[in-house]
Amino acid sequence: MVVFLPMEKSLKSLNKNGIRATPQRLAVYKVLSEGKHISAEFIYNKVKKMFPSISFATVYAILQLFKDKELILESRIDFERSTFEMMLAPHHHFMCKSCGEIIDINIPLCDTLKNMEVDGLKIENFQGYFYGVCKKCRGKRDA
Amino acid sequence: MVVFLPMEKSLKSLNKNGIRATPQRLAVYKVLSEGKHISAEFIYNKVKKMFPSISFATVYAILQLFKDKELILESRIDFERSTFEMMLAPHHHFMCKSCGEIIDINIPLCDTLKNMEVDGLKIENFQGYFYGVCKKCRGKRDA
DNA sequence: CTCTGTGCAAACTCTTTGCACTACC
DNA sequence: GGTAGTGCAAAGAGTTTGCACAGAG
Repeated sequence: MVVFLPMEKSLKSLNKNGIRATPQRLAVYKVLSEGKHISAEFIYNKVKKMFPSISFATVYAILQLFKDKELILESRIDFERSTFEMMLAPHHHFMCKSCGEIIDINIPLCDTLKNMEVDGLKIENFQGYFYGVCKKCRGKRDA
Repeated sequence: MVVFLPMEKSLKSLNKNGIRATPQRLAVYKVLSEGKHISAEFIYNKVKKMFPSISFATVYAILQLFKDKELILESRIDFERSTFEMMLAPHHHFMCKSCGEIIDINIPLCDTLKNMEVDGLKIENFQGYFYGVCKKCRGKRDA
């Protein structure tokens, strides 16, 4: 089945993490691995094209599973909805106040913040949320 | 009216920001100024004791107003709900994965992050969300 | 055959909106 | 009198849950 060939990597990755690879899980994994700051709704719509029967319940169940296995990271820089992305190199997020776009931001300074101990609190995880106006929107405003 | 005397400071603060001081607004302001990481529900319950007729709609309207006037800061370290607090010295938040408590955390390093420019993105605001297990819960776990 | 995963619908939480009533300038 | 603020109920979005069916080991 040609359509499943590109998923071989996904398959291995799921198996490695003790996750039974179902078609839906592979599809969700694929969508996640092809983008960043992915919302549940985006996943749902993408996967629906391959599996019209998929439901939000399943999408959320799979996201929960992936989170538990620490395969993905959930962020909430946009207060309205969560976004998900593969656990990769540590980085942080910038959201444009004007258009809402979320952009990766790399601040080496921030990398020192993980695994720190402050006031007796062991930091296990750190998410930096930066807000401002993106280049595109600044251009529009100036024009 | 004795009950309003302690609010004089609140009153001045609201007026200074061009906000008409209504009893409800003063009450919300007071609740906010007496705590940190306050949820809308907490405010609603507190204010209800003084003004049983207050509604969530009003609480949210007032919070929106205060946000617009940059009197308060909204955070979402707990994905489930927003918390609000007075705009004071810059600081960041730590949430205990175990009990959910939100604690202020002071990381001087973070202060340099505001008003930075990274990749052409002007940072106007920065919120650092730190996750881990608080002292109390670590104690329980070790016991 | 059993257990896990999926899909549907309904429920739930937090937040917002529409509209009428009230109160201040 | 007109505008701004409040309160109620209903709506709305995102997410979760309960339960029955399907499908894999």
